Amino acid sequence: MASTINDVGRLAGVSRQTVSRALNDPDSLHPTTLKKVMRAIRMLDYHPNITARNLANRSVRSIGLFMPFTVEQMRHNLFFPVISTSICQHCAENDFMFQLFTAAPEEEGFSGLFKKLYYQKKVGGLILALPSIKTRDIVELIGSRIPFVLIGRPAFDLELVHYVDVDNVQASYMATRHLLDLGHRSVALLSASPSLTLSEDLLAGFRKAYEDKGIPTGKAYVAHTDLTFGSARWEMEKLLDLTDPPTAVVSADDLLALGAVRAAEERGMSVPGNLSIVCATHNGWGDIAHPKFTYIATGYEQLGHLASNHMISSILKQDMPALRQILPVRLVECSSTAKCN
Amino acid sequence: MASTINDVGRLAGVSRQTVSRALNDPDSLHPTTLKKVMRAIRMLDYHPNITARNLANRSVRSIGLFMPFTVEQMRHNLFFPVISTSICQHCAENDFMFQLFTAAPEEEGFSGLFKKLYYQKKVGGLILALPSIKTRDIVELIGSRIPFVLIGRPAFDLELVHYVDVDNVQASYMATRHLLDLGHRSVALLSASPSLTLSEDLLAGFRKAYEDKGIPTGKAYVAHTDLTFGSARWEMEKLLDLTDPPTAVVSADDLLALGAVRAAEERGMSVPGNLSIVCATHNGWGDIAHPKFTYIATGYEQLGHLASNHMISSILKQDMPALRQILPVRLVECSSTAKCN
DNA sequence: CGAATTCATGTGAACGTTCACATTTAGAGT
DNA sequence: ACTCTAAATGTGAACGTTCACATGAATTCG
Repeated sequence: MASTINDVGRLAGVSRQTVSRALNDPDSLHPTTLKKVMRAIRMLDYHPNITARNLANRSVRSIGLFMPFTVEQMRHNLFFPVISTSICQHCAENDFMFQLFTAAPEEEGFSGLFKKLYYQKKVGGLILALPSIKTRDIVELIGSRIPFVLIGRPAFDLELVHYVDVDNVQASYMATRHLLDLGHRSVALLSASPSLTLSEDLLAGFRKAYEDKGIPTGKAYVAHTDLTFGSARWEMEKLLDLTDPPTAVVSADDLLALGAVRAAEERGMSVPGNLSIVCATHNGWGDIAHPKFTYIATGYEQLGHLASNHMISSILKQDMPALRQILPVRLVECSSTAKCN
Repeated sequence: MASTINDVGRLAGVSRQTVSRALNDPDSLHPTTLKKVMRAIRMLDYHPNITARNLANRSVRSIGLFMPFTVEQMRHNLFFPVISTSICQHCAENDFMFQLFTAAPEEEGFSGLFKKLYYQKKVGGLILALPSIKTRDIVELIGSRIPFVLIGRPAFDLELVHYVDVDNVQASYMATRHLLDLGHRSVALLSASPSLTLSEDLLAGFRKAYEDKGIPTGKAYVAHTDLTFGSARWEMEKLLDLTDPPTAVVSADDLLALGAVRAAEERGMSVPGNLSIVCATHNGWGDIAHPKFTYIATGYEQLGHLASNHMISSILKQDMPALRQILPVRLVECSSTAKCN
């Protein structure tokens, strides 16, 4: 059906290897021959069979992104489109395929699944965007010599783990600090599930800000959400119903911030009049907020870019320097924060 | 390095074909042999090389989703996570790979790119979620016998085109009708770019609702946006500044509706007090709206599911009935609509 | 009990490339 | 013109599977 390298060779009156060279190393061919071959390629509308090429090369020009979420969980996930699109574009530029996996983990953890994908040559390497990952999985992945990059700092600091992340500790610190500097003394942290590294980081920055200012943490609240609008709203409601409610909120992301605003508005409060809010991270949700959220700018697009760049490089060459990068963040002041009155 | 089917055979004391059978047709083997082979597979931690298998089978167990958007355009796209996750899960269930493509079209249209992906055996078929597609591209795709499914009805009705879409005409009709039934006589349609099929559909439903009610369309406004919050807000502002502004809005999706609400609120208007809003389609954005939007429920998840199901089936078997499906929609009444006063 | 039949396994070739090496052709240099 | 080297092209084998067929063992039946 489809034409092969042999058909092209026959038509051009050369051997199959010459056709192969025309594709992979044109300079090694006599210009006249090259022209003949190219003409034959066009005439037959020949396209090299990547499967055969991969087999002969023992190479897999493909990277996978693994994000274990259900459709329901993805429904409000604006992190995903940014990350996957940025990886996808980077792959396209390097003639790599980009595969997506959203499967839930098997009961024995992720590594079985990853090993399978890699050993079956379905992917040459993996980018893992996991809410959390077990040490055992990591150790096993490293042991299997599977190339992988984590998006999100792992909870432990193994020498050989490659990862990129935004500086969540610093983000939380800057957010909290900003509020404390405005005179707030009772700040609430709207965090994620306590088991996540993200939550640990946010908490660390939160505490450090209080510490650096020498303010007692007696009225520093920490609430945990499942990163949905509904849970943020609910947690915020509980906080506002306290006898001594917080006057400001640091929220893990801007979807949570929207939940917090809703809770405040329902109680007749206004932002930033009665409640100040800073988003410790920022994705698309905040763009529709009113008033505009003061937030910590975290270049999520960068994450995908760095991860795929590292992944592709380390698939092509063996020797890549370790990727263990925490991206800097910066405060962007908008109008959801005000001095504490 | 990695073990092959031959290694397994040698260890188990059988031929390579027997190992192959153990994997692909276990019943054809003597139970004792099967057990021996399985043990060897486990001992060697053998994983079949999918690349080699695909080559031998002349099969490509992989489908691609093509969505030509930039990172910036994806930033607020909640349609994408739902679609891609639902396709992805369906692929996983059928042991298919799922590849993502976000590249912009070449100047001569999409079909060159698609042909390349298909003839190179990178994908066995494509799901295309394009804002719009040229007839020439479609014709060329069909001519090339590339299996593909469109998500979104194409502007023309070629017999051989496979597609799924939600019933945008009906959605728009129901939304408009609902508002007219509530007594509104001046409804605005916040649509997309006029060149899109989506916009045509919305307009058709919008007009038909007026027609069916026998209401003159003198005060029926149509505004075009680029499907962003900002443009919806801006268009809505212009509408509200008219001497005879609309009392209700049908918005193409709920992100636009949020933009409309913002414009209204800025003018001291309230929803649904002074302005009623219905979303003709619904994705995640509306979930944070206050008041909750009355909307037309469109099962976007279904779209991905139907498309991938059809794609996978038609890659595996030749003879698939045509997929030309328009999914029904239904009105969900919430609190963004009120009687016209 | 021998031939016919079924069941179980093995063998060569093929899928479409590229690699390593062999061979041919062309381009000098004296 | 004649070797010597460099450039250009061709050939067999390999990548790891599966397919089509061949072979051999076990079962059935008259």
